[in-house]
Amino acid sequence: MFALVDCNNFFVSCERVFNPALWNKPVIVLSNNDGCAIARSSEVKKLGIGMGQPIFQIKDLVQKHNIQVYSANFTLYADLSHRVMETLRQFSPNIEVYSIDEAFLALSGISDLEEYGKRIRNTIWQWVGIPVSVGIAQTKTLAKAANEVAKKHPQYQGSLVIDANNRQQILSKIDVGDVWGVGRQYTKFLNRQGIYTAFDLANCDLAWARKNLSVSGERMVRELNGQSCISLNEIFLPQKEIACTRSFGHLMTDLSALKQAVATFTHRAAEKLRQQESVAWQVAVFIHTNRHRQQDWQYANYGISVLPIPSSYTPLLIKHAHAVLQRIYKSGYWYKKAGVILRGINSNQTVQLNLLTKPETYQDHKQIMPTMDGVNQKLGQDTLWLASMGVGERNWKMRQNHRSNNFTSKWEELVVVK
DNA sequence: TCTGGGGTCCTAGGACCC
DNA sequence: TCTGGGGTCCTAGGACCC
Repeated sequence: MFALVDCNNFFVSCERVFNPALWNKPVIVLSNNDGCAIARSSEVKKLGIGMGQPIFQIKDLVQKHNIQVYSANFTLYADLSHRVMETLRQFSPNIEVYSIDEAFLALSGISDLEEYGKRIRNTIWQWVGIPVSVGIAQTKTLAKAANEVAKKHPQYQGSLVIDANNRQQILSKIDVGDVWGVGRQYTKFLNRQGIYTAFDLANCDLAWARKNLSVSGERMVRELNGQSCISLNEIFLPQKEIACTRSFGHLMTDLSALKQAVATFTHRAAEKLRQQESVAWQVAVFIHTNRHRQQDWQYANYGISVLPIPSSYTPLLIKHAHAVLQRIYKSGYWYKKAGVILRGINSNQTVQLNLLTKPETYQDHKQIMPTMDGVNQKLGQDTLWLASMGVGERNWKMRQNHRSNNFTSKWEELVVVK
């Protein structure tokens, strides 16, 4: 048996934990650069504001309904996510943290699953202050489906178990597009074939699903019928790709400013790389202009640089990133966004050395970076940084005009009770 | 004025090997 | 008329997820 626990409007709920005045009020959390709505309270959803909707398009609604708007505060959200996950471990030793706001739990030997789901929900609410929905079923896909229904229909009070008795009835209520693994394109295709609900999909021919929706399609059909094909992934798997990409607060045209941004993104990505004890072979860089500004000349490009030996040494990675940038940069354009992606990631325990590179060089790298990471971890992000990231005003920095306090990570920003 | 960021998996096709 | 058979690795593009 699997349970899927999913936090409701997670980012909004996080803001509410430290600002209870926001309960029952319409609240929106914005994407980086204060661009789009990426989390909406139920009050906001009712107003018809969509996921990812640009905020400038809904200015009037925001004013009219006095919607509270926040910049994304990922430090806070990550911290609360951790609290939720730790609490969930009380309910099963086998847990897969699926995303910042979701986890799968393997359940066995529970006699009353209905009651167990409610208990999970109540405990998270009481201990962390975040409302969650719980779906329980024989497979992950069904647990997802149960969660979906539990969240949408108040009569289930946030928790639902799918079993052989109610499977058909529940699946018939779910749009096929809401099934885990069915996205925009597949929905269009399936609708054309006369398949509209999760139950329709469950009744598809396996070979047909395999042919038209690839192996993931066949798995979906099997899972919807109660045959578990996707197992619980409990162990930590290092990422195969690490990216840091940002839109700029202001359009930029200068190569030197872009170089600072790219150095900064490389630095962030390299920190993550070292954190998972990996090294990377390739540094990819892209830049592009603002596609929404049709009156501007448009340009976009990307390039890759391959390292002689895989590394996690920031200065070396920056050197390669800059070389790529130099190659793809064209003057005279207004750039809106840039990004750095590290690829070809391997464990730092099994580095393939290069015949032509002295091993000592590599040793140096091994010592400097952990020292820097250690200092930054202890004394705050960017206590130590590289000069190539820029020392003066960083005018490319993203906008973040409505951020809440770092209630859980900065002494100066703790909640004031009185 | 203004439109996010970060991932994974699968498949087809090309290059190459013997 | 008629040109083999069996593999691997890599990449790009498309689908999906949150």
